[in-house]
Amino acid sequence: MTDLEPILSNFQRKGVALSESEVQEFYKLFKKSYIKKRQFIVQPGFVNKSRTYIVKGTFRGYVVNNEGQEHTISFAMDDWWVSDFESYINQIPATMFVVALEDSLVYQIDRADEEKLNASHHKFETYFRINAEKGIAFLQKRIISNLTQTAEQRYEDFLNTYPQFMNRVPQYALASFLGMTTEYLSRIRNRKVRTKS
Amino acid sequence: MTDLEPILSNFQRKGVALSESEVQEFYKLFKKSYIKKRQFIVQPGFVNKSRTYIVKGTFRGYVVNNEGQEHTISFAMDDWWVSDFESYINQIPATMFVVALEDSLVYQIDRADEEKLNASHHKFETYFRINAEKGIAFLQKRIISNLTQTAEQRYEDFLNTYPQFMNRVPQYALASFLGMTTEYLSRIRNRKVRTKS
DNA sequence: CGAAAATTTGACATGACTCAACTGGAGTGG
DNA sequence: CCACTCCAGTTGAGTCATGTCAAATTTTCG
Repeated sequence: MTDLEPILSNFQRKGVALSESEVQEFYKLFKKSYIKKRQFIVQPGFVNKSRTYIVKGTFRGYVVNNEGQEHTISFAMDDWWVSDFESYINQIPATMFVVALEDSLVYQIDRADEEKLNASHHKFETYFRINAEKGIAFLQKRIISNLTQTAEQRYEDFLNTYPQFMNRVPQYALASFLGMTTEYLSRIRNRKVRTKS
Repeated sequence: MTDLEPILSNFQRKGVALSESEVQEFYKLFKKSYIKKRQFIVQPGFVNKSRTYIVKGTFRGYVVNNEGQEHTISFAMDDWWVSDFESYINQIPATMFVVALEDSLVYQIDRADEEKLNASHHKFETYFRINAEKGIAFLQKRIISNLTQTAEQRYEDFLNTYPQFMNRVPQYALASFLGMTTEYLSRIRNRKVRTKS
């Protein structure tokens, strides 16, 4: 039961308070699961069947292009949802990898079960609507940042906005998340250190 | 009544068929409006009060950074929704401009009315949930494209994916949408022409 | 038709990338 | 628990994609 606390309070923070019977419903459909570090929960070519809520842990979503370069599309940790959303929502083969960066505890629900839940319980649909809308606002911000800022500014921004990530994600992953090479990020960081002292 | 056809069929395509009484509800809350070319429907500093469905027309959303450079965040035309979603969803001041690129016909609903509709009519909430989810899949794709492709590839992609936009949006707006300067886009286009002949 | 805006072109500058070599630390196996 | 590997991170040198600035040209629209 304790494990559920975080996700229920996540519902509440989005203005959706579940009744006792709804919590029961939740239990039936969401499955608890432990994911080991380096384990993949999504791989290209396979449909991303379930939506994943992270109780505790860190994940990285990325694509690999024809030249073999990796590009980080998303990071996610405690209290976030993670998926290849294009694959999950449309139930088409994924283009992303999603991998655990540390041992993690998650809850997962299948798309089909989620649809059932949405249809039968208005509150769940409200939650997922709000969740998706917040997601859009979030992605819109990221696109603006990518279009308007230099590599260095994007790094600074990330530093200020997500300090909690800095020690939990490898630098090469962060570099490709910010749209630059590992080498270049390394230079930016050193430039800063030298300037400061 | 005829004007509503497009939006109702948009609902249907997302798997949401409205009953007669729901259509009535729709009428009460969505307001029809004509927007003149160059007219703004969203401006920085003001809350983006309403969600806008485009029956016929073209819009451009963009931000202006400190150096005065414009960056196009979104294009939208017939049968799309357009807003500064961060502002609309969270009801905070906008950072974007949204302007009509041609005389347009739209339907608009206020955030408060939309919330009422969602609470009272499950079907509307389903529609907006699906809509938001599709939006996320769409934005995720755009982020991947921005991170993994060169300026030229992004242009080619746009050309193939949205040929209908090519003659309806100015080139400087397209350039900034694709994350490059007008001059560079111009060179790409010319390179192509010369290579072909 | 004329002014203003959009697009093109040229010359030059630079942010960011590539490639290759080096360093250091974490993980692994004997 | 040491030795070895391997991978992440750093650094240097050279290059390239894309940006800047300014002027010329074309298009749009009052």
